[in-house]
Amino acid sequence: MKERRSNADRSNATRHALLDAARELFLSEGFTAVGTPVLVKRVGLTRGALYHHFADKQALFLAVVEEEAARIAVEIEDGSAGAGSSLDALIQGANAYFRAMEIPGRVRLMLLDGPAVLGPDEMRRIDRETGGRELRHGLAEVMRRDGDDPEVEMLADLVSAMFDRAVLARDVSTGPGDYREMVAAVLKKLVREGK
Amino acid sequence: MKERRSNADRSNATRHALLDAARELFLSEGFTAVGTPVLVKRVGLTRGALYHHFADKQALFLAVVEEEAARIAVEIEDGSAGAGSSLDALIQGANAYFRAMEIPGRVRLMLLDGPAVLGPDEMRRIDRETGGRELRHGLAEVMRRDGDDPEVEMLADLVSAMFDRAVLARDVSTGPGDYREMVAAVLKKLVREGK
DNA sequence: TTTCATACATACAGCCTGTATGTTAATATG
DNA sequence: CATATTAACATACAGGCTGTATGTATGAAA
Repeated sequence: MKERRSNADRSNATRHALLDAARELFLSEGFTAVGTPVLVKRVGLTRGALYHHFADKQALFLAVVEEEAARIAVEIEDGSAGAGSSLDALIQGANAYFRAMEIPGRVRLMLLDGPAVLGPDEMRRIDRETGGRELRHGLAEVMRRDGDDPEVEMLADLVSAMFDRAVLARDVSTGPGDYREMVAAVLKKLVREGK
Repeated sequence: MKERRSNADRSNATRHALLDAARELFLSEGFTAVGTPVLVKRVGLTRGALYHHFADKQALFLAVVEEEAARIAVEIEDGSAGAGSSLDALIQGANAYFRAMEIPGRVRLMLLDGPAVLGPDEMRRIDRETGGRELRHGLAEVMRRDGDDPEVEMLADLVSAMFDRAVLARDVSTGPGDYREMVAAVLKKLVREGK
């Protein structure tokens, strides 16, 4: 019997199928290592379908990274929700971020391939709209400053860089001990006073 | 008339010619964008020569990155030499690093392509042997701690992450104002007390 | 019902990487 | 000094991948 589906349904279905397969492969093998032939074969489609839905391989990758960033942001939000003080919310959010980045392949996807393939300004844009927002607001609250204060924004950026480096260091585990305590200590020192 | 050179001389000459061309191209176009055919054509050789001297494209890239890291380390050393206090040396070293990263293409080479292509552990190794050493020692001196203290090492790593993010932010200039002052302020806060 | 657009498949052209093989000149050996 | 061997490169080959152009069938629209 033949399936009879609307065009919109078909599009959405294959789009998501492609995205799911792409996510899985990019996570497990990295951007350059996964070729479009194997990608589409996994879904049972052809490269024609892929290039009909996405401009090129990079556009597909961008969609995957954006989706992953959104997931991570949700995990941070969930992890920091219901904290006592605003400083606690910050620390718990940081820990949630560390946990989120334990998902295999996420470090490479978000911190290595992403910046190299999409460029730092695109990654910054994505971060600002997802996980970075949490950090910025949390920091602003602790410091009793406005969230749009450029100084707060810069500080949030620098702090997020430390988070990422800590995550990276643990991922390869070739450095010294536990970065999380050190990050927490640094964080406390930084927000101790308003300026 | 025929040139008559020793094998060792020939090897060294072509090796450096390849490295120079690779450096120039990787700096101006990035790792993936430069193909080996155009690379060798620029030197007047063939791909055979390249693959005789380097295992693969990645090995050539590694050599370029290591060389560049060494250059940057020298520039930092020169920039921080002859500083008054040890804190001044730290600040001047940071400024020297910022200046060093103004060379076009260096940001992409060292902070984007490098980590993505060589991996974070390899980049960490290179950094430890070059620029990172300066920072670690400078930090240890300011804090009156031992340079091999793992806590100092971790802190140096985190601080270097902030430097890199600041450099990246300025490179794309899509963020808020001047990160250098913010980095300096953060640095002063961090080293204020021993622990 | 006919016309048009959408969703996909097929086929093609170009490029790149890594390897295998050939050639010439330098070096080692007897 | 003659010869054997190795090093330095060039040439040629075998995949593999990306992006585009073209073809086809099905849903939507007129």
